[in-house]
Amino acid sequence: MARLTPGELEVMQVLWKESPLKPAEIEARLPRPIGNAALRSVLRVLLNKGHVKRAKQGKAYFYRPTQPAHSSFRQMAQKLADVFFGGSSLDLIAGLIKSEKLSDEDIRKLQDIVRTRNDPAEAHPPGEKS
Amino acid sequence: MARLTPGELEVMQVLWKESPLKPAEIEARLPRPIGNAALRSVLRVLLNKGHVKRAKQGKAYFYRPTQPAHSSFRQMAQKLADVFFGGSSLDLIAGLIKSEKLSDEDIRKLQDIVRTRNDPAEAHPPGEKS
DNA sequence: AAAAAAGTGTGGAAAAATCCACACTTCGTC
DNA sequence: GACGAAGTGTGGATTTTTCCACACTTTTTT
Repeated sequence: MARLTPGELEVMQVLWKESPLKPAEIEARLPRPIGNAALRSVLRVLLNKGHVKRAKQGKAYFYRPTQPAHSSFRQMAQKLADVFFGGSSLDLIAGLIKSEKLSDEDIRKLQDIVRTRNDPAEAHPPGEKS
Repeated sequence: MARLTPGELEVMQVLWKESPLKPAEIEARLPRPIGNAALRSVLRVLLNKGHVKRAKQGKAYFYRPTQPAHSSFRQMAQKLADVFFGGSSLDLIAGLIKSEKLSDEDIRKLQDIVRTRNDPAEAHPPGEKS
């Protein structure tokens, strides 16, 4: 499944948040102005590339992603790891922790996430805020 | 400074690892075949966009990035956070920790990284393996 | 100094991405 | 059934990306 161009990604971002949607609805949710016809051209390409599918309901087609956001996320994260960290996901995560601005609260949350990484069922202490 | 296309990114990836390099050297380090003239066209664009600069030495131009890898990395990471996590770097990191395959050893390393996040001078216990 | 080797400059072809105009179709409603 | 509103299909125009051919320049070698 071919790579997403910037314009295609904008549309997928909308559909991953909410779908199915018809063209006019997608257009209304895009953060920048684009014509209805231009948007439908992007959708046509996304359809050809297999990134979305559509179903007619009434007189309009409703579009939805064929793959969940998660799947594209992993693919793009892998690309980032490839380019900047020789493909190592661990180094990517480490690089982010070191370079992104994180509050003390964020650090605490991260510690918790890492700690429970291999035991998702781990219960949080009762009475905790988050 | 304009966005990097996929082809441009391939070249930048080489230059971030090692620079300055002349076109033939870059070409030799690219993972896929590309003609010398094609590569130089990409370099021309990168030059116009301001992503690389060059200096003549002997009869060849040597190219180097104008910005360190780190700066592009942060930009691309931010984009990823925008698309999939509403712009939250913390959620991006959390998402990676949850979705990437990490060994127990990796988890230990991560714990260490997070723990020393706000105190990079923190000394590791002597005699430690890593 | 001539030839060969190594590089460069540049115009533009080919394909992909982005955008739009315009004709046609479908649905509701008077 | 005729009309208007909402939607679709589609053929490009335009720009960007990717790639290459070819002529020219610079350096090295004989």
